[in-house]
Amino acid sequence: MKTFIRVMKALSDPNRVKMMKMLQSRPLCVCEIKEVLGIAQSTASKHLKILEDAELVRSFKDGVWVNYSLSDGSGSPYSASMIGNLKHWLDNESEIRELSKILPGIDRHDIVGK
Amino acid sequence: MKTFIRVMKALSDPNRVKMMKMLQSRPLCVCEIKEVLGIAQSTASKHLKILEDAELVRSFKDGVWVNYSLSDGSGSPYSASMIGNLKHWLDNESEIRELSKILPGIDRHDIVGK
DNA sequence: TCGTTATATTCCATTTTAACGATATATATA
DNA sequence: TATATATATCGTTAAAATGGAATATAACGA
Repeated sequence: MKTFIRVMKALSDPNRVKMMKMLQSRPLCVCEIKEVLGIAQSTASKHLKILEDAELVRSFKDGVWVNYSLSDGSGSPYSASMIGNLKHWLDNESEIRELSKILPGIDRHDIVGK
Repeated sequence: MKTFIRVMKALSDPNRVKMMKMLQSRPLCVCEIKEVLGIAQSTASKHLKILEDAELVRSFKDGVWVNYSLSDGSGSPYSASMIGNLKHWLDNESEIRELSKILPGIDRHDIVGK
């Protein structure tokens, strides 16, 4: 039950759902994500931790950067199912389309530090 | 997006998830639900409203009673999908098994009013 | 019509969540 | 070693969610 609730809670926030949709395009670092969503770095980091705890996302370090990507779903049937569903859900939402428009122009090397 | 978030939020609370599982057995009135879960009537009523707003549940009046049952899923693809998944999810959880044990012995006519 | 019962709504207290700035940690580079 | 950068964590604040008691509403029955 706790595992299920954790997944539902993780997907109960618009910013976190947007992160999931962004990660469908490609792995992203925290700074790219906070840039696209226009939120503070600490906020982005915390959201990603919540997604990771729910096994919806995984991370691996690459030097200074931490790359986040969608989990393969092996963590739990709930996360697996939601990751799969989200692949086709919400694509027609304006908020999501907006992300797809911005994301290609984002490069971690071009982000002006705080 | 709002529709999706509403469904996720609705399923982010253990008592609401338990309600969904209980309603898989049969339609129930508020008093039966509050009795099984051991919560206040106002609390049960409020939770059911949240599930109904998310189109996970529907209700119809029968005299003094209001019967709640699972929605047919026509409300949104998100609610439909979650209703379907929950049919087989969580059945092995002790908290859910407990409900299945109590539920058959519950009858709205036998509930001692507050 | 009056009383009883089931449910919804309101009010209040408590807890949880989300956001940001500031700080700590870790890694690359000069 | 010293500096700069990316990320995580901490502290704080405001908003939202949760729970129960009390009250309002609606329908049945005497």
